[in-house]
Amino acid sequence: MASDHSASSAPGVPSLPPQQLATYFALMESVSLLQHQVDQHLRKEGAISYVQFQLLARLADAGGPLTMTQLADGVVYSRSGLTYQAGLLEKAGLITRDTYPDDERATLVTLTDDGAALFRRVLPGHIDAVRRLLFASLNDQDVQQLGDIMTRIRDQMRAHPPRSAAPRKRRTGRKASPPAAAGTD
Amino acid sequence: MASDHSASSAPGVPSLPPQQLATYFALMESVSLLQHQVDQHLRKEGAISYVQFQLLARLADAGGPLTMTQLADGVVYSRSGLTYQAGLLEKAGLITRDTYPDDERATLVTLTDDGAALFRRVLPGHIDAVRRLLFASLNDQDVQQLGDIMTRIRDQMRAHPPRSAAPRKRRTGRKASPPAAAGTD
DNA sequence: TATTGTTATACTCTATAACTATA
DNA sequence: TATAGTTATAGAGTATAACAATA
Repeated sequence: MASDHSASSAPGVPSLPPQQLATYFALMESVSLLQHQVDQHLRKEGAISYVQFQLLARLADAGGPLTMTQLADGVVYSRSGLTYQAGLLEKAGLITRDTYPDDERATLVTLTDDGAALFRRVLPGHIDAVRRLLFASLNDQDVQQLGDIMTRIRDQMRAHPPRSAAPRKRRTGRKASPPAAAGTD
Repeated sequence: MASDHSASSAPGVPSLPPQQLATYFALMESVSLLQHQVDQHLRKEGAISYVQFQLLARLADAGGPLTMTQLADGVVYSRSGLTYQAGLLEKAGLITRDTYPDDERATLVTLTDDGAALFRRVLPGHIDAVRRLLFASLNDQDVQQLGDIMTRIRDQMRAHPPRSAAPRKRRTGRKASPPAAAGTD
């Protein structure tokens, strides 16, 4: 991307300072590569996509059933998309779906033993890939700084839905708590 | 994702230190959101996808024609995928494809005036979104640090093709030079 | 023989809109 | 009426393998 290096070569044509531009590119390319490789690994090792892995991970992390809406948050951008993925996971025997007694509109998604087993099986390789690709060249301070910065960016984005955000999703009320904070509690 | 917070809760189950895990999540979620919103903007404003925008941007930045292979680098992960996207762009009149005289196996892709115009048209909004979403909460030092870190990560990944990397792409010989370095030269 | 690119094909994924059912 | 979720459907994107042509 680019041709927008000159701080203001043309009138009215906004640009980014070179430093920001380079940062933007490095960020997008890195994550694109990481996503792609991690996805490849998961498909090969577990016959699941990255999205599906994220859903299993959410369930594993929650330590219990979640409603569809809770499950969707941040992973999928449309309701039907989640229904589709959940359908695949259910067909594969990795989750079950049942009506939530307390609110019969809701669907309670539960990780099956097979689902949990699959998650445990692919996790080491996943972790390993992330460690090799993402963290291999960083020291503790780098990780700290990167985490701090990306957390700020994420919060900025969550708080900054574009002019016309998605219809209506995300209702469960995320506390914007760092995912790593929770235990298997 | 998770249930892998405990540094070593189970034997043989690798994990990541909480700090790394949180950083990983923040990074992936942020970029996912950014990609999604930027893609939305481009489709609305210019009826092109983010991938297509990246291809136009590469051509605009190059300041002249590129071969398919040069164009692909880093943006697309399969040859046929690029042919597909190039077909769309050509059909839309944004690029042309011709045989490269010096090597008749190659296809030379040229940005048309319409393509250049479209790129210029959507660029401001794109830049604006990146500025708002990505950089709004960062000061110069943050940008510097983030750029430094992500550049290292990108280089790490480029140098670290997974066990079984893609067949054979990427031949043009990237010098791993920061994208922002080049001008419209 | 290796490389560049295209085609055919099959599949995955996403999103919109219409719909059902419960609150 | 608003919310939770599903379904139908249609389109966009991706990847593999087979292919043609040039180096």
